[in-house]
Amino acid sequence: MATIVDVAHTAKVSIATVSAVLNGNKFVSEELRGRVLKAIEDTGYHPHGIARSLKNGRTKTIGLVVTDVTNPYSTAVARSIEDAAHAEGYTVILCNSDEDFGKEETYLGLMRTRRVDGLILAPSGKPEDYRDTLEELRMPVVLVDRTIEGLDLDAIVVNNLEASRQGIEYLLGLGHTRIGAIVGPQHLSTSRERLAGYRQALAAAGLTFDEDLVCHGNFRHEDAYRAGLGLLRRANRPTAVFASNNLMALGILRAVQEIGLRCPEDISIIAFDDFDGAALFRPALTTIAQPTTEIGRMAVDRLLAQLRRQAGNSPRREVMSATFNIRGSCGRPPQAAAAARADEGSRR
Amino acid sequence: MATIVDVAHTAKVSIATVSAVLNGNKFVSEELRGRVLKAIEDTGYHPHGIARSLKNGRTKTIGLVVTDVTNPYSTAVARSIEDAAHAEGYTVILCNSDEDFGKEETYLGLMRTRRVDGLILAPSGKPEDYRDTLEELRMPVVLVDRTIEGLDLDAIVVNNLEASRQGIEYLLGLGHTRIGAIVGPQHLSTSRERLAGYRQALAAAGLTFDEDLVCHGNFRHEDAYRAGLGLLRRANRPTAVFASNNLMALGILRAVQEIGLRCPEDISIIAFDDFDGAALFRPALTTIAQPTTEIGRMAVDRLLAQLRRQAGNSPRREVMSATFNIRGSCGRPPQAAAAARADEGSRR
DNA sequence: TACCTTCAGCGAAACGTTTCGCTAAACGTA
DNA sequence: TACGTTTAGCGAAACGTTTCGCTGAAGGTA
Repeated sequence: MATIVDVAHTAKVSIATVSAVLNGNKFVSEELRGRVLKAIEDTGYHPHGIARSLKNGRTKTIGLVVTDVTNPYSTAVARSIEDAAHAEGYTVILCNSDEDFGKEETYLGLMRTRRVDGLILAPSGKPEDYRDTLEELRMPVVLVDRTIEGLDLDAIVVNNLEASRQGIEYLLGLGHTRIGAIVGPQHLSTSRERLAGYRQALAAAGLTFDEDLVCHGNFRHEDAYRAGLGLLRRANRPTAVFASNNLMALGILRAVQEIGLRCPEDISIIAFDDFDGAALFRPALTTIAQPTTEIGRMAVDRLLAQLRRQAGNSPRREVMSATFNIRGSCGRPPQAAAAARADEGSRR
Repeated sequence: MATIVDVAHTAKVSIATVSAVLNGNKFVSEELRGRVLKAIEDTGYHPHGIARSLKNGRTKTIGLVVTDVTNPYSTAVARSIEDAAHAEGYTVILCNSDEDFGKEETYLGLMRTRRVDGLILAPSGKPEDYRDTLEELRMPVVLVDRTIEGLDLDAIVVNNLEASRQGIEYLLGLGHTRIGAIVGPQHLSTSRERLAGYRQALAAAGLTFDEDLVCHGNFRHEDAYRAGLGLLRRANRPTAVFASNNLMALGILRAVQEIGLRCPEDISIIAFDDFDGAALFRPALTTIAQPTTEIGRMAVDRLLAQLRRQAGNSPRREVMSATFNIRGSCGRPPQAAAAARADEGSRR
């Protein structure tokens, strides 16, 4: 491989001059610039990013640790991050923690070794896991999707509590009083907030919170499927279910179909996180959609702000708004629907 | 940041000795090893991967260029590649070409600058685009999903022709004779092969190929949706549609729902590429599934083989087998179904 | 003419590693 | 004792850049 030395040699100039031409940060006469450009062409020289990084002390790389690239929410955010980063000249290294803090830690170590300039992280551990882990990395960090209690870091999240409260209120408005919830691990801010929204909505409606209606899972398809089976096979099953993320929604849906319930006639379903096929289910799934593109863009923005050590740079929590997509998967609860029909019949 | 020099200094040994301890490739006495380990602890030293890469001439990084991380097929493969690569000590840099060759080229250049050790690529350009592009990179390359005609490179693909032929044969067996196809850009091997499978199946059944039944799209949701609308609003519309990938399947499905056709009663649908929700559609989508995990693993295997310059290393095309998932989205064509019902009625 | 200023271009150090080849101590053998 | 052999540990070069500070020519001014 041709190096800058070869270029300098064939152009009969110094290495410093070639560097000046390459970086365009110093005045070089037209004549020499021409010779250098030609020499670059002739030698087939391509800059050595590694050597450059070593000298400059920055890699123009950002590390992205998500919990699962297979989850459409994660990919959508990752996609947006990659685009935004690339537009600013940064490359992205992508890793999956699989909701496993051990794995996450390994990857964080890797990021340090690779000397990424900054990190965008969807943390999967408990707050105490991060006591000094992140401090010790000594690099700009932006959290995404989830915050870590007690750590003052930039974080891009969504208004989980309000959004899920709104969803539950919608179900309550339809007449549901027994609403099941499939929620994620409670050490994650996201899971806690979504459950809190559920509780607030119930409380506001004067309903008592029934622990039995809440199933705890791991944000995965399989867990929610099993939880759903358990929940829906009960004698006194709920008339609606709130799924705390997209994968869990799929699990619940599978349980519904397997048991042979009709949606929304027998059971209403509402899910946090939208995804590409959600509108195409029969009935189309009612969802709470996160603004994934904006989340990704904002995460990169905040990270770059840290990298540039800009003013007004104290860590802050950026709360984006989720959108509520009412589609077809929620209806009135069976008794209420029957009553309404009877009512309508009597009026005729 | 502490460097190896600081470690050497506090351990009162030479830099070379610290390096020897770190890499474990030379004998170091227990005493010195102990002192070095302690010094590493005390100084909080973490190896500098960039400096290491510069010296070693390899980055332990592989570049992955896919067409769209948002496509579940791509993510599944990417996921598998990342896992396999990580298990071998490699890190993955992920980029999206968006089916845009210009963008792809930019990313390939970036990969060269970053000095990735090897490349896994889902090419989006025409064969002639790659005449010397890939040669010039002078690094191990493995193609994935698509091959490039005329270039002798490792490639991991699926038996597209046979798989789609099998799908079409299935539809023919159900009695369909007017089968629509939504296919991708014909400069891609994948698209061509899938269309060829369609044609072969028709030919074998003695049906003439009708160009009007084939819509050309861009492997994207939107294109297929519009194409689907056009196809299904015709007076003499097909009784079945073959979608050439998962995103196109979603597009077609949307068109079907919008027009208000029932599936499978009015229209049968079969799609290349499986995805997480496919079984949960109502009716569940019949699909041709690619072994994404194996594809990813194999891609990394072949790349590592090239990196190790192993024997038996001539480039080869690895053809994996797709699986046919018969679910509920295909039925008999409307007339045939009516005839069958009549037939059954007369026999009673 | 003599001196000062400007500035294009260059030489060399530095970034943090790995590794080659050397030194000198320790040991075995005659 | 004298010599050769082994080997733990070290010094220094090298990887390919960027950049600081220097040189010397050119131009301006008195």
